[in-house]
Amino acid sequence: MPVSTLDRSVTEPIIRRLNALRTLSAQASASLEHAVLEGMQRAGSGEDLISEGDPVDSVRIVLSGWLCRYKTLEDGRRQIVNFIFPGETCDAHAFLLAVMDHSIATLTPVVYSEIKRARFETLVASDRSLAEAFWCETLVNSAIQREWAINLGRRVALERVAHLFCEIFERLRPVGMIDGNSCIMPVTQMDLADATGLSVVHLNRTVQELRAAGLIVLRERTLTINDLDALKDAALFSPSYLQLYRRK
Amino acid sequence: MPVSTLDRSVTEPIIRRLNALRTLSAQASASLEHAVLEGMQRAGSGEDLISEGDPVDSVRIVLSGWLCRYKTLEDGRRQIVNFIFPGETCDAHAFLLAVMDHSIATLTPVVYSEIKRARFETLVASDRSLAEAFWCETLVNSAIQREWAINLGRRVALERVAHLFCEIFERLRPVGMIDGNSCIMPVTQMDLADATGLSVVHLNRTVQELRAAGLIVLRERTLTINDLDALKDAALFSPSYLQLYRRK
DNA sequence: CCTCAGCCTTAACCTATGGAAATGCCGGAA
DNA sequence: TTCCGGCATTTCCATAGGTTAAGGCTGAGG
Repeated sequence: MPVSTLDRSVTEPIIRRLNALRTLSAQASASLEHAVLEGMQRAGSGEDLISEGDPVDSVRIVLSGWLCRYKTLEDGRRQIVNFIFPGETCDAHAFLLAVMDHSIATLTPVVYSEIKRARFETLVASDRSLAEAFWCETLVNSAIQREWAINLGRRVALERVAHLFCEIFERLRPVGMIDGNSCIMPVTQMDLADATGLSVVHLNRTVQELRAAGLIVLRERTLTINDLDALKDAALFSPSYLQLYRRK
Repeated sequence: MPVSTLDRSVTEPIIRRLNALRTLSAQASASLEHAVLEGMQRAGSGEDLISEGDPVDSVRIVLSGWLCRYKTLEDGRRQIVNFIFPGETCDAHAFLLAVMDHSIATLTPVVYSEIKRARFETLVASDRSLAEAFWCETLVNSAIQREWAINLGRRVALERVAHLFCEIFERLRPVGMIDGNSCIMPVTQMDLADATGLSVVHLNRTVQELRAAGLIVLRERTLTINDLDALKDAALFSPSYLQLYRRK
């Protein structure tokens, strides 16, 4: 089956994402595309793709939709520890460890590709820049995780929520998912609360405050950032941890 | 220069640590030891080994002493995002990204080995289990980072501090740095506060509370855990994220 | 059309945690 | 010995954020 134009557009996010980390040869892109198209899957909103404690034996690459990594405490408290956007990889290399230390859930309907471990290892063994790009993905994820630590530990609610909005915006940009100064925000305030370590009530209060300050508009599942620079200032946001600009 | 008995004891933590992640052949251990002994360095307490924004071109392996990864906000707020213990690696693979997204500082005098990128890449290219062990190190670090997110976002002060103590204890165990139910705790309460996202005052209050509950003794830079199971319960601590037990 | 569930919003109240400042302890330097 | 700086501790007060509960909106299903 030849890779059609339609297929191209399906795999565009992952190609764009990895290319932002390492320049991929046409050859590498083609074999990646091929592997991705083989394993296409769909999931509805609110499903767990994989749960804490599960063994891992494949890699999932997100083509459309939003997901989150989360952990829970025995009594039900939940913390979203990261989001996963189109073009990102759910668990690259996670098979090197025994079992998942966290769960991954869909926040919207999702299209993804599941690539078995052996297939994935063959794929990355065939091209060094591809292998490095996937590793960079993993490393950038670590860096994001660290930024979340300071977000949760040291920023106050307003800064924290503003920071999350800035980060989402800047992570969606390179995969072409923003539209002017707007992007979709398909998650509930409960999800945002769990991502920022706040209660829903206080998350709501904080969103009101950002609205009142004229920094954002958030309605009908769309986030509009009126003044990105002002929001970044309010958030003490500095995007270098996202590694949007590649090392020469 | 032959590897003497003394050298053996110096490199023991890193060998033990990596062996806990992947079984290393005698050959692999030997070449690792060799590389480590070539690059021995010392640093005093309170020094930055590398700072946010610095380019990375080597790997540092800690042989003795404690370090931390931290990030700061413009106004000086600081968050320790992880500790680094003997046997752990400061920045394995960090050279794949452009620059450091965080800083690494010593909390005590430290002995470490600095291995240049090219040397490191040759080393890991020579043995698959060695390469995998270093990658696992990085992945376990990510997992710890995620646990810290839920710690900071969803645990209350008492649970948070108890959790940190449990984690430190369980991370020191595999490298042989605990003594019965005690381990050294060479950091200030300010450091513990910055690691748990609390103010120093409240960190102190919380430590008092743990003492009053008879769970711990903390004095003269030594932590004694009277009842580890009780402390784990109080912390909602479950060690699986540390990947202490290897996949078959 | 009505009902119901999910989500957002607001209000009232309360407490966990932060902030500032003073005290005390201890070990090292002079 | 004395002084000093770093650290732990305590007290007092302020407040950010949690909890509980209720009301309203909207869209899907019957």
